[in-house]
Amino acid sequence: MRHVAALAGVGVKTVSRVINGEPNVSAATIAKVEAAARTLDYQPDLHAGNLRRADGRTRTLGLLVGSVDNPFSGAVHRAVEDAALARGVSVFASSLDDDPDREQEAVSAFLRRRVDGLILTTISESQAYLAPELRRGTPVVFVDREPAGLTSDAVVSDNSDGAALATRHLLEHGHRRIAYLGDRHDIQTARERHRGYLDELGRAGVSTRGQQVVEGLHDEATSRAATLALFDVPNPPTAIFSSQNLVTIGVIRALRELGRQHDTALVGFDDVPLGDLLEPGVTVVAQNPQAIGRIAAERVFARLDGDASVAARTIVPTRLLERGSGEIAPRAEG
Amino acid sequence: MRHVAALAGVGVKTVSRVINGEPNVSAATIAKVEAAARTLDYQPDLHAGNLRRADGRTRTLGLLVGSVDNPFSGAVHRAVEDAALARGVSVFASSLDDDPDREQEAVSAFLRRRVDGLILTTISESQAYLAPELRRGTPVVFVDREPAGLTSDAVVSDNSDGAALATRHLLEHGHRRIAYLGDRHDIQTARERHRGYLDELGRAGVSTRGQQVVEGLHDEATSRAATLALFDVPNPPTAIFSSQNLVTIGVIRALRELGRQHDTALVGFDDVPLGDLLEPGVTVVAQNPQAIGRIAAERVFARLDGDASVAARTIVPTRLLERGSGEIAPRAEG
DNA sequence: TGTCGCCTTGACAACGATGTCAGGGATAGG
DNA sequence: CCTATCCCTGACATCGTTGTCAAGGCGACA
Repeated sequence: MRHVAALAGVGVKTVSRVINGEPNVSAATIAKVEAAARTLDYQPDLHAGNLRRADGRTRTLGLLVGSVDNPFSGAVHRAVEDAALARGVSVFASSLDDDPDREQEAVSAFLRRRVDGLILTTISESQAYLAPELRRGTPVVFVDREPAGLTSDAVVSDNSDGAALATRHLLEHGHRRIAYLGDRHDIQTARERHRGYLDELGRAGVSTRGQQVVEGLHDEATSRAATLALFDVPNPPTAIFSSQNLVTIGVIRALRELGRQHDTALVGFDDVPLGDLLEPGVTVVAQNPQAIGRIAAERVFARLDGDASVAARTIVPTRLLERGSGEIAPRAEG
Repeated sequence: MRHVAALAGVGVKTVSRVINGEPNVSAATIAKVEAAARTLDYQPDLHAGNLRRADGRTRTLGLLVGSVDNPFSGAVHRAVEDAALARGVSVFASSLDDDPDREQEAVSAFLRRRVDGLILTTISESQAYLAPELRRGTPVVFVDREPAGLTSDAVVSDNSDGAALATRHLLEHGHRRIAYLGDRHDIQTARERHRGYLDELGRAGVSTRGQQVVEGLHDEATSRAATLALFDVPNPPTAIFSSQNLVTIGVIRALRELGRQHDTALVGFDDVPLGDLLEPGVTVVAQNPQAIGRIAAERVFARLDGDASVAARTIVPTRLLERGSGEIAPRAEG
């Protein structure tokens, strides 16, 4: 800026005025400054300005997701970005791989960079460590998973309800041996989905005792192996409820290998790419990551604009997409 | 930091020393400062430090991709993030939707935030506008697409070669009417793939005149419509080469609708999620987005570490994945 | 015991910008 | 012609941090 001022033959403050479009600068001066700025390819330093600026906003947002190459996370990210773009806000994204240590580090990295707000998919047991930051006025919105040890806005799917919906769908198609394949138990949504599954069995008066329940699955490989193991017992399940997209994919692979994709029902939680093009099509309880991301970003901006209402939990509905795999009838018993 | 200093009863510079782990601070002082910092939940302001720090690094990277919710972009993003994490660098990501105006805006937003380096999937006709920034010493690495009007590092797939590989594969399976479905002609990789396709037909002595070539496809919907139209002529193609992942998905949908997925060969450029689980499996020329992202990030960091060698183009090999759709024989002619 | 040198510490300027404020020129009104 | 007002402009302090430098305290060594 000093250089631009020198080249234009004006003071730095005048350059600042022109750059920021402040009033009361003569047309001739504006022209001189703009010419100088163009000549020097000047880009103002937003961070330096921020140091002094009244509102102290960096026009920056921090987003924490499972992994930026997971389709669910990607959709959330894109929705957040679109909302941010309209306000000239840039987005930092970080992948957690559901590792609590990475969460702490990433949040800390964001705070040191003075992001205006945080949108988080948490994995740590408690987010109480964010309380001071929240008090300081940084909006924090949780997506996909609800916070623990802290009260703040959250935008989530109805996990237990969605899981119950999936389970009911299988029950209605006559299944009584419905295996549950789930993610790690330290993930809140996984627990919720597990609960929804158990509750629905209970409501239907179906014993939860005889059901095969496998938790702790986190990727395609472990899920595939677990599915293969399901069929190593005398009375294998006639239906499977898989509680996460990567788990669902592992199940599909295993069923193909066993040649059982047409005689074992499957409903997944969270949509699977091209799920409608597989044979059979994959019946899923689909979430709405676009809406989740958009609403979360809107919450953050509303808070920044002064909305001081109490923290709210927004539930984004899930939807059952019947595509074939969930409508397979139970095998006739031997 | 003033507050921490006051609470600890020391000077600000001493706090700075403790925070940055500089030597020559007594153990007692370190303890006092750390206690005060913990009490106040102090997070140093990285940007303020940067203003004064000698190296002027923000430990920040800007990444421009087609869209953060495209699987190819997501994989690149994740690889860049992993490389950055190891160096304490945070990543800004922006989606372009292949819109040149958004490119300019996003780059400008990154530069105003003083990113240490840029990793770009460009869409603008010329990137000459980056020359001053490059001279200023900001490393710029192009991924997926090569720069025009500017010389800088690039990490790309061999597009024409991959397209030729796909075309040759179809020729070897006996096809002579091979339709080309491609992306917008203003995208450099699309032009390259188109060229590879034509060149290979030429090498095989197959006339390019009678082939159906459709360009300007950019999403599933337009691709699906274009595919349906291919079959509205007397002698429809017996094989299709689709030059991009979304285009490939549109083709698959259309072929299903027509019931021709088992009698029309298909090879796609760029992998499709779950492509191996479809029936038939989707034969593709797969790129390696993980390697592209990783190598690009390594180039940026090497430049930041002082590597001043001439700009290099790194070509990441493509790989033909035979899964069924590309190995379908031509229909017997009437 | 005096001097030297090391360790520890803080005062101060500076990074690149903006908020505040005051000064100077032009214009209008008395 | 003088003065009040408005417009335009730049000097200066400041944001939160780090680089520089000098000073004070203490132990070691002659």
